[in-house]
This record gives sequence, structure tokens and C-alpha cells, in this order.
Amino acid sequence: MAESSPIEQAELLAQEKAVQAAIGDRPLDFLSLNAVSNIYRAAAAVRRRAERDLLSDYGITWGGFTILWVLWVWGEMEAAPLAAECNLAKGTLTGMLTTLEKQELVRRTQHPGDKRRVLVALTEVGHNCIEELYPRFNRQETAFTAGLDDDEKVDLARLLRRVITNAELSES
Amino acid sequence: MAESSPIEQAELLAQEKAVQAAIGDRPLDFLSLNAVSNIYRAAAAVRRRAERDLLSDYGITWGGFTILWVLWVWGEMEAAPLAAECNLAKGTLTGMLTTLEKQELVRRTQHPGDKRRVLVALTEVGHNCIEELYPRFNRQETAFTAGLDDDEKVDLARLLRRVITNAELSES
DNA sequence: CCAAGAACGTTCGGTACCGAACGATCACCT
DNA sequence: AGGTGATCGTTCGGTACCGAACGTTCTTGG
Repeated sequence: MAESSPIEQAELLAQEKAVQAAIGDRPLDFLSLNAVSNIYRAAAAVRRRAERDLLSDYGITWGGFTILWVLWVWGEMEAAPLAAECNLAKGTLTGMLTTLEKQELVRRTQHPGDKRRVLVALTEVGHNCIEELYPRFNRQETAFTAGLDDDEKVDLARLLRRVITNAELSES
Repeated sequence: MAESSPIEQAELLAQEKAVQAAIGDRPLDFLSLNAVSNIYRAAAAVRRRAERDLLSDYGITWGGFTILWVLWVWGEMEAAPLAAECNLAKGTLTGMLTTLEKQELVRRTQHPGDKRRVLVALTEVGHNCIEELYPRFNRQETAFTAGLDDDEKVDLARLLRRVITNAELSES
């Protein structure tokens, strides 16, 4: 189904059409191009929308929300795996935890028996916050996937999972 | 890949499993949850990988690359639509264009007949840069979608397109 | 034991990125 | 015309985010 018989041009995004018009004659992998570039585009749209419509009401940034969410799901954990789980550099996490600590949403405690390590956990306030916030966030997630049936949502998650494992390979 | 069986729990990411263990008993939309959270995760992994393995060699950031790419595809354009196409706030674009101008990759010119507007275009250097860089980037995109057949790539792009239009609705 | 190195989180310099406020320019309208 | 409001891009203050350098604490070999 190459360029000769495209997939309903009418449904392509303007960006995708411009790509084909500008560089469609080159030996590039356009299927991967569209798939990957749409990943980033979707992520940016989702993030912006969540920050604007929801998180700003709580004074929480996207990164902060991610941290609260991970701590909610995983429970108390050390800084290094928390950073990995949030897709953050450990240096970034330090600053954001300080912010969240000022907001009294998380707390840091020393690891018993290893003074290098730090344990991070939700405070009571933080726990209540994410308990209240996440269901609203989840309704947004539902809205973002409106028009997809259950099988398609499962497919989307599965296809992305593949990309994630491919891209995270051999990461520091 | 060979194991294209339906949905095996064993293939879930550790994160997805932790979610089910921690909050799986609540009335939430877990299909949307997994789909949307994997979007962000995939985007972050793709970006980090591209910056680390490719863009850093050229001294270009992800945002800068996006700008060059959009200008390559669309040609000379005004700042506002460029910002929209790159998913950037217009204030952000100003600073990044200044950076790219210092690198002599783009140039700004005044719009003839409207002194408020600015036209942005690739320089010769910038054009050569993206001409050389993008094919390498595209090979990375291919690698990120390894294990997906053509139909799956088309599906992934299509499903994401739906999320994009949902999330971008009524954006400022 | 104790020196050498590994493993932690923090600090630091620099860029990206946002939203709001701003100044300049243009369009409209009576 | 000329003043009012809309529309540009830029500026500004603040946070996020990265990679590298750093100090501290644990571990390991001799």
C-alpha cells in the first residue's frame, strides 16, 4: 500500500500531507515517520491539555503529577527508580521533589542502614490530592481516546509498548 | 515478530502491572489509562534516544530539530503557524529561533507589507543540515517501530491521529 | 582494617518551555 | 482622517529538565 495507493488522504493531518508533498519522492520510511511523529504530537497535545484544563487548578505541573502518580501506584520508593519510572534525570527529580515537599505533597526520609539513599513517599495531603485528582485525569484520558473502541485502545497500548521497549533499549 | 498473540499479561510493562495491582479494583478506565500513558512514555523514550544518539552530534536540541524539520517540509512561514506546527508557545519560539539564528540555520525576514509579521526560513546551511540529518533520524524511526508490520504502523498512526484531534480540540 | 572504587543524591550551568504582560503595527468604522 | 481594538512578535519571570561535576557513604580487595 505504498505511495501509489495512499490510505484515504482526506483523513491525514495537514502535517502528514505536507510531508508527502514536500519529501514524498525520497527513499524514506514514511510509515514509521507518520507513526513516530504522531506519537510526539499526541503526547504534546495530551500534556498541554491536561496542564491547562486540570493540573493548573491544583497548582501541579505535569512532572509533579507524574511523580505523585508513580508514588501512588508503587508506594514509597528510592529516588533512582522513581526518576527512572518518571522518565526524569535524577538531577531533575531532586529539584522537583523539593518543590513537592514545599507543597507538602511528598516527604523524603533517610534509608535505614544506608545514608546515601533517600526514600520518597506521599504525605497524607499528597495521597488525598492524587486520590481526588486522578479520577478526573482518567476521565480526560477517556475523552482523549473517544472514538476508539476497546480493541483499538488495547491495540494502541500494545503498539506503543513495542515502541517503548525498542526505544528504551540500552538506556542509561 | 512471531508472538503476535492477542493480549498476554506477561507482555505488559512493569508499570502497567503495578497500576493494576495498586488501583485495579477502582472504577477507572484502564484501557484508556494504558493507551494514553504509553503515549507519553513512548514520546519521552523516543525523544531522549534521538537527542542522545543523534541530535547531540549536530549540536541541535529536539525543539530545534522540530523547527528545522517543519521549515523543511512547509518552506518559509510566519512565526505563529510555525509555533503551532511545532507545538510550541510563541514566546518559546522566539528564543529558539534566536538560538538557531546564531547557528546560522534559520533566518528571519520582515513580512513585506506588514511590519508586525516575521517570515522564518531555512538558510542554505540549515537546509543542508536537515537534508543530511533527517535520513538518519528516519532510520531511527524505523528502528523504533521494529517488530511492527506495515499495517500496524498505519494503525498506530491512525489511532494516534484520533487522539491528536481529540486532544487538540478547542486549543488556544 | 583501610585504601580504592562504586553507588547514591545533590549541586550547578545552561537551555527549553510556558503564560502573561507589553509595545508596535495594522484594520475597522463613523 | 483618527481613535479603538485586534493582531503580531518579543520580553519577562518562573519552572522544568538535562548532563556533568561533586561530596558523601557504602563496598570490596588485600
